[in-house]
Order: sequence, then C-alpha cells, then structure tokens
Amino acid sequence: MDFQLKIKMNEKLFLRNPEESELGKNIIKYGVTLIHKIGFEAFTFKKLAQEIGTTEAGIYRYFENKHRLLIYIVDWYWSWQEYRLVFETNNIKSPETKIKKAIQLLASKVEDDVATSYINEKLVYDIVMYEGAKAYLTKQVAEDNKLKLFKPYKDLCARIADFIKDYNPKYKYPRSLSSTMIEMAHSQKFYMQNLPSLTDFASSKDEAKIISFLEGIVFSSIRKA
Amino acid sequence: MDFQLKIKMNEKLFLRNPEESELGKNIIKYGVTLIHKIGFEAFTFKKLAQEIGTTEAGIYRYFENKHRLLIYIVDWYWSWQEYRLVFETNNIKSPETKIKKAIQLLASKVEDDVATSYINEKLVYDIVMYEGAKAYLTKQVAEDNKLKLFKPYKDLCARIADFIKDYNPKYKYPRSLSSTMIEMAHSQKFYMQNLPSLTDFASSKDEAKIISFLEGIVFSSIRKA
DNA sequence: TTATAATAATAGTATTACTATCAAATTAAA
DNA sequence: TTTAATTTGATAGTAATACTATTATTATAA
Repeated sequence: MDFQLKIKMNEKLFLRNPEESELGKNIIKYGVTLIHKIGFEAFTFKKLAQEIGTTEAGIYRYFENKHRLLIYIVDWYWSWQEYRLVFETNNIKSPETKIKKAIQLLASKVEDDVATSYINEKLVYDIVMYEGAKAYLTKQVAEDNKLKLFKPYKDLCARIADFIKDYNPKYKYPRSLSSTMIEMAHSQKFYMQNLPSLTDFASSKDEAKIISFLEGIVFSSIRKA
Repeated sequence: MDFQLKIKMNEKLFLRNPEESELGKNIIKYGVTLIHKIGFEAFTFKKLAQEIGTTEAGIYRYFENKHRLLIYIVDWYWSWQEYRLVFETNNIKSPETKIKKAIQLLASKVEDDVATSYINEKLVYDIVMYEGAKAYLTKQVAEDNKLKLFKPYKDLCARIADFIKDYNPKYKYPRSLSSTMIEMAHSQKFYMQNLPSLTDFASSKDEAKIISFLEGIVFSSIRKA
C-alpha cells in the first residue's frame, strides 16, 4: 500500500505549476530549506538559483516574486493541516474529541511526513511560525484576498469553527475562537522558543502545556451554561 | 494645566536620540505617516528623506536601518499603552475591572492623543496592527531580545498577567493568556477589516463585539471553579 | 522529423540599503 | 567673540536586490 498526497494549489499563485517539472519541485524543495535557513527577508531568488543550480530568470518563470512563493508554501501548509484534520477526525462523532484533535495537530511538533515527497513538513511548520503572518500583513492583502490566496487558512478556520458550533450552537464567536486557536498554537510556540517571558511554558519543549492552555481557553469559552 | 507625556526609549534603538532635534522628531513623525501610507516593505529611508526634505545619509545618522525605526515605533506604542493602562487603572481595586480596562484600551479605536506632540497615535495603532509582528518575526530575534528591544511589550504583558493573577492566583497560564489577549485585540481587528471570514464581526466597526469576545475568553478561562 | 516548449546563459536596469567624504551652518565653550 | 565642536546638507559611490529581455540550447510531443 503506497499513498501519495497531492494538494491542488490555487493557480493564481504561480506562473507555471511547480509540481509539473523537476525544476519546479526543486524550487519548492530548496525554497523551503533556504527560507528556513536564512529567513524570508534575506532570501532571494538569486541565492535560491545558486542552491538549485539554475538561474534567477528560471525561477521567475514559475513565481512572480518571492512573496508569492511564501504564500504558496503557507497555503500548502494550511491545506495539509486541513487534510490531516479531516483524516484524523473521520468517523469521530464527539465534537469535543474533534476540537482536541485539532488543537493537538496544530500545536504538536511536526515530523517530516513521508506522504509528501519533496516537501519537508518540519521545515514548513517553522516557516509558517516565523513567516506565516507576513503572507497577509501587507498592503496588498485586499488584492491577494480577491485572488483567494488565503482560502486554505480560511477553510481550516471554518472547519474548526464548525466543530465549535457542533459543540455549542449557541456560542457567539466560533470563527474568531477558531482563528485565535490557530494563531496561538503557532505564536505561543514562537514565544516559548524566542521570547519566553510572554508565556508560562518553560522553553523545555513543553508543548503539552501549550495544548493544555489552548484546551482551557477553548473549552471554558464554549462550555454550555 | 498642561502635561506632556515623554516616554524614555531604549538607547540601543537609535544611534542618535531622535527626540533631541527637529530632524529627529521629523524622522519619527513622517516615518509614521509614510509607513502608514505605503507599508513597511515599500518604505525606504530615501523616500522618507524626500518627504522631510533631508538626505538619506541624514536619517542613517539616527537609525541603523528601517527595522530599528519600526521597533522604535512599536516600542513607543507599547510603552504608551502601558502608561495609559497604569493611568486608567490607578486607584481601582477590583482585578476584574482592571482586566476589563485593559481589554478596552487594547481593542478600542485610538484617537490622536494631544499629550504627545509629534506622534499620531491613530496611525501608530494601525502600524502596530499591520507591521507589529514584523518587529520580532526575524532571524535576529535573539540578538534584538538581548538588547531588550522587546521590553515594552513584555512589560505590558507582565502587567496584565499580574491583574490575572490577582483575579485568580490559581490560574496556571497568566502570561500566555495575557499575550494572547494583546495579540488578539490587534489581529481580530485586522481580520475584521481585511479577512472578515476569520471572525464573527461584521466589518461594521463592531469593536464592542471584539471586546465581548475577548472578555468571554479571558473571564471564562480564569473563572474560579 | 519537424515543431513546440522548457531551460540555460548572459546582459541589463532601476531601486535598495547602505558607507564615505567634505563643506556649510549652527551651537556651545573659552 | 572668537574658536572649537557638533550637526546637517550635498554629493558620490558600492554591492545587492528585484526584476525584464534576448538568444542559444536541449528535451519532448506531434
């Protein structure tokens, strides 16, 4: 038995589909490792080209600019997380269990998943943590949003919001609670590793505490009166 | 009666103190308006110099680079918010009231405050909402943190965490809850304006709902059993 | 086998992110 | 009040960034 997970990406993200050639796949693969290594600000297509052994112009044939590549990676991540969530909550009835699964998926350390060949999920997780917000914190949010570039994030948010509605149909802010949860899973982890005084988690890989913190927030908020 | 609020800024932020000269104050003043107008990515010292009527080199005498200027603005904002919080909660005993004040201060629309002459708080609020996270989401977080560049944010977080501890000394995650609250006050507002499906707030300036959402999260979490 | 498409190689441009130098103007100290 | 010190303005220059364009070469598909 051998499965390959393939995520259909929004066509507006690229000029040429990177999944359809070796060069394209290398752009994603080494794009991920290089952004992870030097950070998005220092990352350039020229450096990436050198890494891959191609030219700058070659990469521009696939992506308009590095911001689009970032959104590609971030979108891929959220789609992947949504897939995992669907898979993990399949056949589960209890909305409580589903919400807990969601928290656990979002807050746990990610291991490189064999189901996807050329993308290293562990690195992508870090990129989303460090650079994810830069995908939408721009002056072009409105245009990018019109192109549906943030759909994967929204889909995941909506799905978790549905679990929350199932749990307590009377809770007034399911989507805001969902986006809070998703954001916090990453940012509390970032704080823990980089600005620990903003958290109560010893930087000692204590992600169980992050999960407990998030479960506390979510379930106390939606608890039925 | 005429008061002037002056915030003492971390000396590592600048090469020359911008508060001590006309040019310096103009760098802050027009820096704020220009970043607000074109966004941090498009913002350059050259454009700012043109705006002010000075030269690029002139600005570099004050700030090492635009990232430091951003941190300066963001730090100023968090210090200002902390000051407002101290002022507003003075003589108040009830931790509940204090927490509510904090939420209200963070989530409400900011008006230009006359107490500070050359800084437009309304614009600074937007800058923190759109660009604030970029201050620390970098590869140099660790070094910047060593220089105490994030102290104002941490101080505010610690202060609100203290209110939470006063309210319920047994709650386990006061700092994480505090940083969550602070972050969400801004990011839910950003979503409301730009990616509304991530929230439950009609983009109709419905900030009362943001406040109700945040109060719900905080108080249900720390409610004594 | 020819057409077609993708890639590599090279060049070039405007802008960015700085650093360096020197003269002019302002302010502060002797 | 002259001298000295400091701050600013003007100009120049550099390496890197963020692209676009052109042509030759190679692989693939009709």
